[in-house]
Amino acid sequence: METTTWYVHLDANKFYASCIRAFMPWLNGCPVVVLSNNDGCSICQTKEAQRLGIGMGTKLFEAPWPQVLRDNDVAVFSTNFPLFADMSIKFKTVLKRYFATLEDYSVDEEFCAESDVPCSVAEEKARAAVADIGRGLHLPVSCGIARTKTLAKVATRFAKDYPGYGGVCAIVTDEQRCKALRLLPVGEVWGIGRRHADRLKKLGVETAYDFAHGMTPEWVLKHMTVTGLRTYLELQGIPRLDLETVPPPKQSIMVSRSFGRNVGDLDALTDALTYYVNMNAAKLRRQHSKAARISVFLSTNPFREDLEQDFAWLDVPLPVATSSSLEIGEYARMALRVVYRPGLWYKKAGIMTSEIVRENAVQSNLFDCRDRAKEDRLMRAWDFVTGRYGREALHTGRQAPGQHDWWVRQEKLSPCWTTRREDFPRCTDCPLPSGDGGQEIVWADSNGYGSFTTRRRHGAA
DNA sequence: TCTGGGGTCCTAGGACCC
DNA sequence: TCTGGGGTCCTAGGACCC
Repeated sequence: METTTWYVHLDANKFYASCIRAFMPWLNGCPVVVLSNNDGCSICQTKEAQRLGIGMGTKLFEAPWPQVLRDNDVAVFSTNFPLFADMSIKFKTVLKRYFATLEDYSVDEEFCAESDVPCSVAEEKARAAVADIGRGLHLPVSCGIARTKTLAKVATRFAKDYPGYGGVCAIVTDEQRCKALRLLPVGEVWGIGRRHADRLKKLGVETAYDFAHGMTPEWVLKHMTVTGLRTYLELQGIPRLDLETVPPPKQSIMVSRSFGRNVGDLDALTDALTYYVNMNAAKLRRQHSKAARISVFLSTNPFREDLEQDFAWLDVPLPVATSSSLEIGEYARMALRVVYRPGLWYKKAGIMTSEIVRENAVQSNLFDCRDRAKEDRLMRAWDFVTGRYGREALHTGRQAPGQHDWWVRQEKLSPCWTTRREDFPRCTDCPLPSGDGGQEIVWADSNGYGSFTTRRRHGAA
């Protein structure tokens, strides 16, 4: 028998909005929108919201949108990353019960692989996993199965668009592959962005099929480099992308945010930058690495043409690679004092760490007189305390606890239902009005977001 | 008032070295 | 007179992803 690896791609539908709906089921069927940082624009919108014309990046504070939101009772939420990240972990934990080989592709997507089995076996597992996630987490998931990762992503598109598939679509035969590619606009292929799509369209290439079967490999290599060629072959059913089961360590880590207001004073900028440094260094330690270079940047609001503009970036090579929040903070604040210009209104700051090495492969420096072992121990203690009591539990002397008035604007924040004790849904047992032998369970949350009822039979888990 | 925040890979071309 | 040539490193820019 021919041996094949079946690539299984799972994608949570409208992930951020679905995380909210999981805890507010009365929003199912209603338009829901999740905003970017600072509540600036839409980054996730349900089908109902899309039908009103809201898309990725729509600036909802501009006309006509405020009126549209009001007229249609659109539920609008700020980003809530603690909630989304935690739901992502739960989603992936369930998948691990079904698939042995997984690749964590993104917050809401996973690739899995099943080798040397008929496609029907992979499909059966996928259907069970999708049903399990729907039941347990109330997250809608779509799944595509094919011989290459790129084709599996194509299949997922069809699983999403056509309810007839019941959430799982497999591309098994060559006939199915060609049919799917003929229906798919070339710009929607994974790996073909807008630039290449525009260029291809000018050459008369409209669909994924036109691309995979109408172009020569030489042309693709010349104009779209080897990455384009990989996509081209994958669409033909020739696997060129493996599952990355072990995520490669990051080569650079960036933490940056826009402020909720314009910031002009150095103290507030120092406070913000120190906060970002602490997040950045914690990410380094989490992947057991250290960085030998940091970069600090500071920028004004480019949309405020009436104000003087500045975009400053400063690289600082470090004497010894480090993951210490304290040491990185010292250099970052030095850099900040260099790039800072009094009198300007800043809108965004950030810190990037790069030249990242494994923490046990650090090149030492003859003139280094820092007690690095002690600092490493201090950081381990720091991580333990903040891991247990939250990021706000510890501060360095440079920070002003609880006074982050530069913090991103999040006026429509949903509760952290799964990660903050005060926000846990409350569960109250009470008898059902009609005697069907069950219990009514009332969920509510501390922010007064309302409550809903669900029924559960006696004795059920 | 509000305009996201991360990342990766590839290539061309210049600098530099022997 | 012949005005090298091969190799590597670095950077900027472009393209892509979620």
